[in-house]
Amino acid sequence: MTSARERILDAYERQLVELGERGSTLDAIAVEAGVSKGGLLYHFKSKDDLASGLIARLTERGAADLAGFPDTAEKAIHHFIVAASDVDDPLGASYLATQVLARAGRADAFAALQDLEEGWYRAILELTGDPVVARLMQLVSDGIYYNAAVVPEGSPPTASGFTLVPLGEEREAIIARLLSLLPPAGASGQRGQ
Amino acid sequence: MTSARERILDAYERQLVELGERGSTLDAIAVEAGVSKGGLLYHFKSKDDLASGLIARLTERGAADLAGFPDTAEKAIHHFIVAASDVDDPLGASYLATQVLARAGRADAFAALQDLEEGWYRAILELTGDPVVARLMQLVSDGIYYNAAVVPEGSPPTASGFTLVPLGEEREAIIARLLSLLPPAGASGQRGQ
DNA sequence: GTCTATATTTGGATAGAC
DNA sequence: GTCTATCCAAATATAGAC
Repeated sequence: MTSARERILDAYERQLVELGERGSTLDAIAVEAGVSKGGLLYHFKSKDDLASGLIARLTERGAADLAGFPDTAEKAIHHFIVAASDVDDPLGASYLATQVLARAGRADAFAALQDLEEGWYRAILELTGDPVVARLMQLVSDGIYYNAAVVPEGSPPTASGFTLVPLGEEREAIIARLLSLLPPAGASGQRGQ
Repeated sequence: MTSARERILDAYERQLVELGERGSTLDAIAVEAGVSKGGLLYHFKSKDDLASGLIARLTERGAADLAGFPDTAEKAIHHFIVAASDVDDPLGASYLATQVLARAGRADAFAALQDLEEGWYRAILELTGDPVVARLMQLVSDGIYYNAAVVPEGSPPTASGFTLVPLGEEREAIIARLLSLLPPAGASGQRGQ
């Protein structure tokens, strides 16, 4: 069994995304983590402290992701877009949960997100040499994250088949189109602008 | 002075975006709207009812936007991206506030957003004839909205000059690049894929 | 390190005067 | 149509036993 501390953070993370900041009560978190409220408050003195722990973990995970970032534009874009649409990996989970905290008004959550975004932006910029492409990449990935964050678990498409989160083949088509924006050295496309 | 009902909705909208769902208390809303808590609860029987009113207003404003949607791909994309980055217009404000409600777990808020997204997606698809471009457009605009929603008021760029929301010239460059993805009939670009 | 109380605070909602 | 006063529930936090 993983440490109680980690289990508490995991439970909080999950509840932030699924229930929002409002729904993530100390009681519910404690139950899901398999400890009592008192036990929880031994590891984190207050709810504020709990949030700080979550944000710190995002920062660690983000640094690890950036440290292992791909070294070509093609691979980077692929990694970037795929990672954005994979809510299951730990970094994605931390990212989404921190988004919720940021929107609830926590300044340090916002700062952590901004730092991460900047790191990714700079990494893509360095690889592509094109600030507009880098910004587009950032916005598309934010768009995917946003959709993932808003869509409730297992949400069905609308009656007419529309779905918010792009999956499978559509995702690959999007990546291909983004790659087509790259300068000549790129694998598959012409250029625009 | 506008009607108390509208003032209450405006105040609630603003507080949702700036303080989050948690921070938007009936007390604070009443104060900002210039009524008492009792007065507020005369217009909306419960907080739930207040949220419903907000969502209904988004749906009205969204329908109006779609009704006046541009009739060419170029104009549509421009309108779409510019509108997404203008948080001051009433539709944008309603959209952002409803996002907060959706993330707090309100199913009807999510449904209203999804309907709107679908309407926009279909409008762009019809004008461009390209589902990948339409999806990219949707994601970029979501990305912009997301950034606008997370960024606190008057937030400064990082020390190194990075800023989350693309403004001014950068926004125009992004629009131009997106337009370059359009098929031959488009104004300025070649195509990819 | 984890538990069971219990205290404190806050926010949503009601009742009834004006 | 708006206000004040009050009630009630929920959530955070504390105290202290085990």
